[in-house]
Amino acid sequence: MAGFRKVPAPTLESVAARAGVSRATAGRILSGKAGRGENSKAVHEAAAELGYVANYAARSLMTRRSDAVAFVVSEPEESVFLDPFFATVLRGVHEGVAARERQLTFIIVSSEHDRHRLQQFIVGGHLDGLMFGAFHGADSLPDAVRALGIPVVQCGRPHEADDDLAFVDADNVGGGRAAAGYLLDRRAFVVHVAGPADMTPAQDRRAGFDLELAGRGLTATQDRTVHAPFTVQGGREATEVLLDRHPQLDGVVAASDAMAVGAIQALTARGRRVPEDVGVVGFDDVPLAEAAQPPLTTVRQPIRQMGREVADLLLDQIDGRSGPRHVLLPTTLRVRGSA
Amino acid sequence: MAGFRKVPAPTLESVAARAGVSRATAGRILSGKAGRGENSKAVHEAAAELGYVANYAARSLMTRRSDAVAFVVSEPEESVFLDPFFATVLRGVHEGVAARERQLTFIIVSSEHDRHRLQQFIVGGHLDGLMFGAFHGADSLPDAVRALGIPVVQCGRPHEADDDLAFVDADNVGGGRAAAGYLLDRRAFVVHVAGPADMTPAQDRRAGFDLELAGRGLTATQDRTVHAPFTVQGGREATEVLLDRHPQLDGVVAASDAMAVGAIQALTARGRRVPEDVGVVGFDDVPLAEAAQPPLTTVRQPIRQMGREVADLLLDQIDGRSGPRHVLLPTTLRVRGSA
DNA sequence: CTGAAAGCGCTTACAG
DNA sequence: CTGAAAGCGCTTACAG
Repeated sequence: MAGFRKVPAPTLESVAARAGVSRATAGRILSGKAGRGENSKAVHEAAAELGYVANYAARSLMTRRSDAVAFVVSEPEESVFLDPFFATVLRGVHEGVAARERQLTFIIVSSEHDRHRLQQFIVGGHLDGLMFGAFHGADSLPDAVRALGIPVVQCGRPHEADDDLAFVDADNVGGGRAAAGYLLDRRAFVVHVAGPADMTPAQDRRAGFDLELAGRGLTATQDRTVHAPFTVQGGREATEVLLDRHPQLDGVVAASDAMAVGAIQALTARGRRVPEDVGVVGFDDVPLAEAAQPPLTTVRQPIRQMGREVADLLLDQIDGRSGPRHVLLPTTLRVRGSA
Repeated sequence: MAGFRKVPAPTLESVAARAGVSRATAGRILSGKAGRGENSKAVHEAAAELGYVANYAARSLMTRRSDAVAFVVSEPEESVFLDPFFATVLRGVHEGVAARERQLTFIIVSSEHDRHRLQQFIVGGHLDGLMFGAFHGADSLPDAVRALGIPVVQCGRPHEADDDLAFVDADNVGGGRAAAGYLLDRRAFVVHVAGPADMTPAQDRRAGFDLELAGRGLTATQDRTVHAPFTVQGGREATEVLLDRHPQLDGVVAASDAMAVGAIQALTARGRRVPEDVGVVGFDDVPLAEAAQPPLTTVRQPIRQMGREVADLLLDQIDGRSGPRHVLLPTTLRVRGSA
């Protein structure tokens, strides 16, 4: 093989020489800091002819900017890429970052070593800001990063209330209420298949469910809720528990679409028809919801837009624009066949 | 809000001062270019106490390295993140890149403007190498990038034979043969639901199918193949065409698992049972294959490992190690319930 | 092994 | 608006 060598890129020096001006002048004109000088045209032409692009390392050394931001996930590597929620968030994030001409880097932190490397990476000046997309438990990483003095936005409400930590989330409480309300208007005994108790979206959806029941005078309903992982299997097993506990149930609010599919499996296995005997409402409105049999009535959260907002919030901070620190996007009930 | 300011990072200068040596010496010791000097310990301690990390922009300016590589997809943005194939490739790529301490950047090129920006980005020195993950049609982008003098690896066989362009692929020809052979051993009339004619994996799988038929003395079998998109719908529609054309068919080699699911839908709709009346073999072995009803007999390609190999091949080029330029990973038949 | 010095390519006060 | 000059933080021949 021939071996490779980077083609030497043209420098500001060479552009200046070709245009017959100083390096400083060429630099100012190309960065738009010199309005309408005599030399403007000559410099632009020289740059175009040479295919000049500023060397980013040199620029970064002066400006202390990298023009790169990272999306960090601290889930175990396995799940991230195949999770349709993250996949869609990422789409929005990419869109928002690209629209403002920054570079998106992708980082997975799954070990102590990874955490350490990320810190090194930041101290080294690689990143202007970070977005975090983890939901499990309380994570100290966002705070640790903020202590380094760089902007951070969290995707999803953080565990501890912290007015300084910017975040974007869907209105999970409202969504939980809407789902519960829809079923309570139509069914006699409604239960909740909740997500993991240590994840804020699960907590908020459950809070919405509880709120709606309480609003209708239903109290002491804790035994109507069972927590489980956000998966088909989790939904199936939680529903089995609830069926044993409340054989009369005829409405299920599931905390995710996958869980709703599991709930339908469990119900069907016990001879209950959906939606004839039991109404089931999902949450998220991922592709699975439409593909399910029957198609899922579900609470839609605008996942892609959440990604965009995360990117925008971060970039606003980096650029020193003031704006909201917390964004809560509305959720909406989509009625299909399952309830 | 308080506004933010980057915490000034410690410099080599400050480490040197604290250790009582020159900047040059400190730099050499920290980069391992000075073996066992008197000062070694003092410098390491000073660096640890200060939390020193080399400023990457300054380093990059000298070394002409960015220590970052990019995975580039030129599909329209929509499909990439949700495609389980790319999701899994990306997992492997991330793993391989992280293992060698580089940074992975993710780039989507969906317009002329995006292409231009990518070129700028490269000329600006942001990237040490690129991986391409597009399959549709002949794409000039990898060549354009290589012309800039930086290493490139393609994920999947490129359209034009080009010994200089490194690539990683699964043995699609072998997989196509295996699928056809398996069915031909058991069935009387086997057809092929092929992928898009302009995509190399589809071409190679079909070539394997044709080869196997020819090897058994079956000629003039072009009318046993119909091309369609790599989707459930594509598989369904192609199968309908084949059923009209060859009502006697009793074996289907599908070019993807999604297509196999579509084939099963079409067959079932026409009253054929799978696998009793017709055997169906998929390709890829994505999660869908196991979840399908019946579970798919399919040709497995080691997708994640492909990602790893792509990363390794690229990093080997960047590091100047010589090695294979083309890697073909074996495919294996997984027998489940559909054939 | 060590230090003084040059230089990577850019941006930015400082004078004019 | 323009130019000469300093400086960002590092690496790396060059002498010793």
